[in-house]
Amino acid sequence: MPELPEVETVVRGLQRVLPGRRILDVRLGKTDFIDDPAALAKNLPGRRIARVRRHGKFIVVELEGGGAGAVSSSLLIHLGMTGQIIFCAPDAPIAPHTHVFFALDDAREMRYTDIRRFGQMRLLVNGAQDSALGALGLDPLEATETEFSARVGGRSARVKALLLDQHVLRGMGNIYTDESLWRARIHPRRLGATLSRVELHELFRAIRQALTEAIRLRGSSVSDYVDAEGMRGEYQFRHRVYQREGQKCFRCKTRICREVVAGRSSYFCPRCQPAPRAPRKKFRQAKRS
DNA sequence: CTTACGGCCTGGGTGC
DNA sequence: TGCACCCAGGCCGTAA
Repeated sequence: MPELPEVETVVRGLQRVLPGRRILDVRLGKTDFIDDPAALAKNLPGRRIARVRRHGKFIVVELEGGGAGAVSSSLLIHLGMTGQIIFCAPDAPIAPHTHVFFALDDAREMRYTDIRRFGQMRLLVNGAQDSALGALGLDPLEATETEFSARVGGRSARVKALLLDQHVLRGMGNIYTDESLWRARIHPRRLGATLSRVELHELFRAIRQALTEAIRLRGSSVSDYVDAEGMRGEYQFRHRVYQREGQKCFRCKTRICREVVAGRSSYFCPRCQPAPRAPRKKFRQAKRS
């Protein structure tokens, strides 16, 4: 499941091949995950790709303008859980769940496959950029510690929910949230506002370290994630808690626990990451005395 | 406004 | 062999 490090890895791969290429043709399969399929087919053919960048978990393919040279529109791609971008010859066999084909002027085809179709594709024209991407929060690798502490420490929601909230920080998903909280020794059910200055500092550092290390290892391939070159990542071998329920904590040997927090499976060490004092009243009372 | 939660989308994996 | 069920990430509606 592509989160910031995986998307960053894919984008770096795309940056090596896409800038300067012209899109000759677009063919569509299933389009229920595309905002306006007709707009893609109508506007993309003939356009040249200026550059590729990442915005949170979005891949932004910026297209050259109609002639003025200014970037006027962008193709936004979100990989969801199972989205993949692959390059191949136009006559190469079509992998199952391939839904978009971009014919390029280097005699290759860029294809988008997505088993679950939880991904998203959208063409942003002119000023639309800001409204669509502007609502997202800070990039965890660009934010300062002060900004981060204000965003997370000033909220009363669970820290797990805050880190997953793309309007707070853009790019974190379940894996890197859990890995960061373990590194910082913070329980996922802790509330943002109860975190001490030191804890916020540790969490900020932990997030940066986890993401940076994961990018260096080209992301985590937990299911079928591969980058734009078809390579698997290697950060899954460095996971300390994610999907390690019942296995020993790398720090203290305590068994890793799994609990649903903020609607997501959350993995943590019950000893390194002590639970907050007063758990939710509801659950307290629900427990038979 | 903020937060919590359930439901929805889809299909591969699991377990009976 | 089949099949019900769970789960994943993001988003949206609803309720407190």
